Amino acid sequence: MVCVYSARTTESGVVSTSNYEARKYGVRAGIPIARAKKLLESTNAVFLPMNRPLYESISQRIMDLAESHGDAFEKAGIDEAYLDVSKASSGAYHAARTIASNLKQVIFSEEHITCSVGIAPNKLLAKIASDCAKPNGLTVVNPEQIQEFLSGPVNKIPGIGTKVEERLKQLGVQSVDELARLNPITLQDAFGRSLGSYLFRAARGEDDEPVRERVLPTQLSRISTLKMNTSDFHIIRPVLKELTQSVTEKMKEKEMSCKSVSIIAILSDMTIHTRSTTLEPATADSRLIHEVSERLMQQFLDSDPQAVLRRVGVKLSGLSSLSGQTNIKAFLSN
DNA sequence: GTATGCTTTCGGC
DNA sequence: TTACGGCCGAAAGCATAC
Repeated sequence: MVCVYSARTTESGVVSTSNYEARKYGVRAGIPIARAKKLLESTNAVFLPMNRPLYESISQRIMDLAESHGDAFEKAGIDEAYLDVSKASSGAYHAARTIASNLKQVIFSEEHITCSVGIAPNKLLAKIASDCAKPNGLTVVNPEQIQEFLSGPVNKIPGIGTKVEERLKQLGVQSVDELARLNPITLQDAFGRSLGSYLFRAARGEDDEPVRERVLPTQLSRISTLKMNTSDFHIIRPVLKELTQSVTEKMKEKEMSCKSVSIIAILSDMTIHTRSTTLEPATADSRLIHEVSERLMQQFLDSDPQAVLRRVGVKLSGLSSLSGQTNIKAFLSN
């Protein structure tokens, strides 16, 4: 198990990921470490602390390998990415399979890591395909196989988690085939316009999201768990200061500025509260960002004297590139 | 009505 | 029976301008 330990007690935290052996015992990402220890008490399971910088560097090397095997490339998480091989394969699925097979081999020989790949006409189906044979799988979905491939429980569709699954069950829908029989109006009434139309299309394997390069982040945040729950600003302040400094440094490394500063307060009952403010113009000024984050936190504590904080965070959003801004200004002044 | 921008919440990994 | 991180992107919900 790889665990994220919090500052609270030696055992406080959650499981970040677990191997397939541990998963047989019900130990999966997100469960409390204490619960995982109970589930695994009869075994000699090993609990390791997370080493994010290490994983980031390995991830980056693997992403570079993937990117070199196709055209448009989109990183979708530390261990997930989309690669458009339409051109590289000339649209032939057997050629795409060969590309994927080669990529898997290169990744294994360079990094000793296996991965699962899904090849399909769009991102939605490729994601489902990569999920359906893990670990170390390679699944190809041809356009003719779509409906057959999609049959099964609704939760194989990304975006259908426990909440949506439960609401669909209320509508008498448990399989993708049943979902595909609902009309778009019913779905939009039940789930809203965006999710409703997504579900309607997803049940048919339809998706036209482009594979798009994400060059720069849209937000940066830092969060940490307090040693003890508190509503005392004098205790929260230095923690917030540290987080704000760290996230601002990261933003400066990226040569970016931010338009919004938010504070995040997770209370003792685990409810999440945020407060934010917009800065005009966008800034990379550490002093200003510190002042704003402190003021937001102070205002939040004043507005809810009952609030007892468990975790504290800060987020910078509305990020833009400093050089980009200069270029836009230069462009506008011409 | 539509576009746009802001704050807050949600959910994936 | 409970237990509980640190990120990220995007949607929801609301306000304003035209």
